Amino acid sequence: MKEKIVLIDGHSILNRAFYGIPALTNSKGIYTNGVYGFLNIMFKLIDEENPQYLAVAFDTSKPTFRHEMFKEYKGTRKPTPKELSSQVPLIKEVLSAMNIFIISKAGLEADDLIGTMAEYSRNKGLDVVIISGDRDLLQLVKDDVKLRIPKTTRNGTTVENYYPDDVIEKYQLKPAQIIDLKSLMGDSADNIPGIPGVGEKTATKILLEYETLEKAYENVDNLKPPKASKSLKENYDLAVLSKKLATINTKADIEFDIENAKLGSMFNENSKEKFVELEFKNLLSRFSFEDEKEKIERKFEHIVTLKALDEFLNEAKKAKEIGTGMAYEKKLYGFSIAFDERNAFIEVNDEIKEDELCEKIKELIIASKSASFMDLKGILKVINLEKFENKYLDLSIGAYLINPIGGSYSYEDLAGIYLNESLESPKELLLKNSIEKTFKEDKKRVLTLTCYQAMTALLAKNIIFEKLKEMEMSDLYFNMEGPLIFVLDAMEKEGMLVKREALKEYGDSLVGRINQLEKSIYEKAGEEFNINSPKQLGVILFEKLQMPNAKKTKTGYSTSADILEKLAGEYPIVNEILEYRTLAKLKSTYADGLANYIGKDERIHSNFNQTITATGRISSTEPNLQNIPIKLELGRLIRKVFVPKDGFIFLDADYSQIELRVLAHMSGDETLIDAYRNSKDIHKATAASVFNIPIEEVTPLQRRNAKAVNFGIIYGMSAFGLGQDLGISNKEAADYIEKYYNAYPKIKMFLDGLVASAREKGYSITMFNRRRPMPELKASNFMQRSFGERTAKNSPIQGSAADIIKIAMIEVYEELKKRNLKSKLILSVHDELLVETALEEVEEVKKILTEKMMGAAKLQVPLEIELETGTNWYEAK
DNA sequence: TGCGTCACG
DNA sequence: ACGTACGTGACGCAT
Repeated sequence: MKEKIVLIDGHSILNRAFYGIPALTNSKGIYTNGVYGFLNIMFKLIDEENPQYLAVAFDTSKPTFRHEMFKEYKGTRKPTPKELSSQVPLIKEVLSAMNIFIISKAGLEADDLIGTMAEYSRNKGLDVVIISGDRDLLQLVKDDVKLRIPKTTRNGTTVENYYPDDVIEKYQLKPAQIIDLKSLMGDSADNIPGIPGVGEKTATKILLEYETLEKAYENVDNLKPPKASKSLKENYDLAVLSKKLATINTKADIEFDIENAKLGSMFNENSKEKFVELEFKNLLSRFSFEDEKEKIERKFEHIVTLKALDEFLNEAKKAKEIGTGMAYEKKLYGFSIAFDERNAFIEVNDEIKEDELCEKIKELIIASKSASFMDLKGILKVINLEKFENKYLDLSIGAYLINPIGGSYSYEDLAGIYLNESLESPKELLLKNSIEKTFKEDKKRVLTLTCYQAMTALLAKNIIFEKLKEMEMSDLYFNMEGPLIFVLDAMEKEGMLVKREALKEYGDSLVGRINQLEKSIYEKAGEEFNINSPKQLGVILFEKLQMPNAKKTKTGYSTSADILEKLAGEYPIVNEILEYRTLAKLKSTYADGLANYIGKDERIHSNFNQTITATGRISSTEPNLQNIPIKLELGRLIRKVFVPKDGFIFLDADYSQIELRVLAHMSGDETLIDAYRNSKDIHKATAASVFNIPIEEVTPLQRRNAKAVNFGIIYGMSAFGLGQDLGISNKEAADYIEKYYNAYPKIKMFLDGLVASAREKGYSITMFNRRRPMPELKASNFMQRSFGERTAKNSPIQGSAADIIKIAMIEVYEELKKRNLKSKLILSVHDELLVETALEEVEEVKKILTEKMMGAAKLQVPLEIELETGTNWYEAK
């Protein structure tokens, strides 16, 4: 069996990877997509080729011989974005850590290095495989030298393979003739000028007849077509130079000892560290965890009897700390508990009944000195812990605080990031089946899943909470997010009473009008089509009906409301479409959508997610109760079906302009602070300052514009965005903004300071130290960077407001509980709290809401709320 | 599964 | 010159 060497064209593969994979950064904002893609390609090919030797060649940053000679052609290359160039040293570091041989030499291009190494290796009797995206290298192909060109697409990597026959098949030419081909046709990417007027077709034809460039010149008068003949004659010097440039040097002066390229221990502590640092979770599985993992898994215990359970729990209670996992899906299948060296799955069965098990686990948790969870709120669904304790460590939330834009915080992600362990995900373990099915068919898989949770919870806890401490977010966890888990759990359990029949009637009431509109739209369009399909609708409006000002999206015409509204005056059909859209939305998302979530208790139990948003807000899903219509009357009517139970009433408390107040506080702007302290109409006051007129003279239009500006400030406004919103020109909008900043110079300073600070630190920060990493600020792409600047301004404001309402929620919840009131907090909508209030407790709860919400934070301006009561949610808002 | 659209703060 | 307000989730369509 012949030995084999793989030679990789470093820059070329990094380039392909970079452009083939969407932008990707680690949590520190370091760009990693090129490196990631490079490694994927490399691993794939190593797996396929199984070489004994491997070398990666890089161009030097200094200009090389060939480039130097043809500076003037360099203009045809796009400058390398710094997102890519920053990854060159990175990939070198990673390769070094993997003990992979890297070669580069001043004055030589990677081509020349590869050519020389290839020649050297085949002379030594090795098979050679070259990996590059550059077709220049085709000239090196021989029976024992294969060129492989990887292509990264969204469906993975495919590779084109070239032996001499393949080259002939594709180019009709032998590999060595590729040099002549390039000499004739040139290659702008490689700065080879070629012969003017000669392209691939002509060049191929010439070479098929005369074999080489030299022979072509011997017969230059006979060349066809005459145009090519003429051009060759006129450009002899260029041809010679081109050939020189196109020829890869296979005898370059390098010291290459093949033993240096011998593949060694790619997967070692050093490289593991690099992979962890770059957060290449998937690639970590390349490290030979298999043995280690099996060892761990063999130690997973499976408890099925009460006797074994009691023995185990007795030991667990002596432990310093425990980690927990749970298999729950509509019902409980079991818990896993990890401590010291033990990790057991306790199965719910005929002997170990659910209630009894929960009771015992609860005792254990209460008795423990430290208990960590992947998802404490989930555990609370089966185990009723009294209240938050500092020893309850929720790792998902901890990891979310460390990096709120990390996406997912499940055990396999955290084990990958914090433990360098590659664990199979639930999807993989359950083979995409339900827990119920897997539990029946292959119980071991459920055991493994749950024990992995417990293991990760136990082992990652110190790392995550040490890190939180370092980042000064311990208080945020222990005083805010931790206690909030119990508040959200309670809200989810309480749910919200919905009048099922009334909701159905509401939905039915829409149907008649929807059908009527549908019919009329078809009539006016002259055909039936799917109004819900933006694609079909676009064609009807902008092609068939020839409406003006068509704006395109990626997939077709834009038919969004703001576009249609501009056409509504002239085309009656557009108004009908807009109304149809409104009604269709109400029907599908709200009337029908919500009905699916009404439980047997006639209540809707939404999920409140604590680890989703980049800014610290809570999100609501299945269903989303934070986007129930209110702006339009017809939609708002839905709120009448949300009602308090018998003997109760809704109390709804709304922070008044909390974000602008936060801005006033954080910026310290006296004018704004003063306006709030004196309870001024803030938009009027803004208008007065901006237009430099007395407050009494502010017109409604001026107020409206000032209000939009105030919103804009919070969003990191651009002139364009404001203009769009107000329907005024870019210039007018820019003028408003300038006037605003002149009136409130401190706010401008403050916002600019936020951007500067975020750029320097790499993250933004709220009043309560909540972070948001901001890798976009370092992007070279204008769009991305501008987005970064806007979020740098918005996140501290939106995030601080979110912090404040979270505090208010905790305080309100705890006060209601402390006083043993029947009234319950059931919903929070960003700046609003809804309490289902017992009739006899109304005054008391009003007081609590007022006091706790206003007192949630001490700002330089008062925090004011608007409090309403109602026998349904419509009335209470 | 991604996109367009639209509901909310 | 870039193409634009910040943060979410659900639905229907088209691939």
